[in-house]
Amino acid sequence: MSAPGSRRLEYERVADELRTMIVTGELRPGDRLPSEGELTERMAVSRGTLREALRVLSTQKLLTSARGVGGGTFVAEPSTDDVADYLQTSISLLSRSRLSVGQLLQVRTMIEVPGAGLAARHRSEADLDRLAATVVVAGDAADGKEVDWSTNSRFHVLLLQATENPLLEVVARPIFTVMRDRFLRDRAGADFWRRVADEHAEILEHVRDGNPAAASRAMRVHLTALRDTYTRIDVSDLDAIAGDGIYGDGIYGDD
Amino acid sequence: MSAPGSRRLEYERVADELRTMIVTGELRPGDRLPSEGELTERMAVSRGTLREALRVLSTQKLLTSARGVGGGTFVAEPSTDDVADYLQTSISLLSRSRLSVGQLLQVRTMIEVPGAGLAARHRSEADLDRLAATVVVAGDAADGKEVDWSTNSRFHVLLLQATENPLLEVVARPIFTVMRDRFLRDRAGADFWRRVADEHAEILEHVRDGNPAAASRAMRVHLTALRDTYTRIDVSDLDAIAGDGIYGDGIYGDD
DNA sequence: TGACGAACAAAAGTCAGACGTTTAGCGTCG
DNA sequence: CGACGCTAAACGTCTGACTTTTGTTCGTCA
Repeated sequence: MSAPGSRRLEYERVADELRTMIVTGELRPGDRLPSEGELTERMAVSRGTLREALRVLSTQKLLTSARGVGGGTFVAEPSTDDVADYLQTSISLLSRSRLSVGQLLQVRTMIEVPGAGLAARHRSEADLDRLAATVVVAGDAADGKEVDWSTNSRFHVLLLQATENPLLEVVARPIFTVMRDRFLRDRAGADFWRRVADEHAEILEHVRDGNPAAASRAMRVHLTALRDTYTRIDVSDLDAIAGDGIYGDGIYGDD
Repeated sequence: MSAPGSRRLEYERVADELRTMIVTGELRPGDRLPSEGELTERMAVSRGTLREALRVLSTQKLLTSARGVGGGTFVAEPSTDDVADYLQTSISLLSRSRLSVGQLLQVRTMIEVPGAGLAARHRSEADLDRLAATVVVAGDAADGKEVDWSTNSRFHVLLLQATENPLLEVVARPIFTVMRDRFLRDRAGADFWRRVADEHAEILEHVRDGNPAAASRAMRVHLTALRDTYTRIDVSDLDAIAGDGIYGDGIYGDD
């Protein structure tokens, strides 16, 4: 069961010890660790080695450090944004060799189609206002205003936030950021963004009406249309998870 | 627009520089970086600071180090397992305060229900053999053999692997590992595992038959049953994304 | 001639101590 | 009463040395 690198390094041992104390709850968010001077004694390592261990944990957003009198090393709990940022970097690298744009869109579809339905059920007035702002701006595309990915991205993020399930944004946002960076370089013209704006408007309408079935259906149509913009798609697979009728009317009955 | 910590630390600057070179492709996987001695000169920092920067990147699985003559620091590309492991730790911590078990199960449902359908379409003979092994073992539960979470877990992981979309395992595996660790402590008896085994057997049957609709439906039933085992579930929301009829017959037509 | 083994060299890992930088609190002085 | 500056604590950085690991080289011996 020992990994090939069973020869443990000191900074790894220290990092593992501290991490265990954090994930088991022995150390709780906000707790202040002993100073580096004290930790070097307890862990029986030099300060340089100890700092490498602390660096591992702060990279994982499990610790934060502050200088000065009130400073020290504190236990933190990673935010959803932290996790999303890490995922974005990782998925970007994975997409180089192990992930196709079709696979990325597949997961997006799995999340965002039912996600649009959840948004329709949970959206607050504030959610609707923020969503409307991105769609209004997009509607002015013909007037020469700036309508680009950032507006599109904001709409999808806001919609996921309206679901009140933070995990959905954590998973989906990195995916469509990567899709833009890697597969949408200068391939989209004004026509594309105009159509996107129209489809967003329709989704928003159903979300405002509190009609999950229609919202999901409109999101499915939207993502299916996106499919034509991206390359190298396994069409049949996308149909399999987002095909006509899956999210049909009457599913989201009153409750 | 500058973050509160705009006061850049040296090790962060160095880490950012190297990371940029990696994500932009200037440094490619397998490339060997200059030795620490050379890097200290180029980056104009001491060796300790440089090593902290390298530790950040190796924590993110962007670099690996090896001692000895043939050793050095090499550019790596994170594996799906690396990303899944990180996600597991992060989601575990997020689930303490920001995520309910209902929200976790919600995302699992979004991924695994259509995932079962994909598995039914993509599964190889080897996939079927491996899946059958976990179900056979589970079927012997009455004989006193060990049937526990690890068997259950293996079935779900293998099913996701059969979809041939690596992202699905990356996203879903951390979630149900966290669900076990945080919400399933000693709450499941032999009856529970026996029922799980039966439901797995049915899912596998449909996957073997290449019937995506039936496989998805069986997975939906399975996850809905799990719902009764876990606590604090928002029932209406789970119905909304996995309710009766959503993944009904006739959806996954021949293609 | 071939195989074994010891010495070597390169690179990461660890240690020790010192100095620099940031920050809150406190006290003094105008 | 307020502003300035001193001070102590803690993290951040630097220097230089020693330790451990590991592939290579080269010499000895069968």
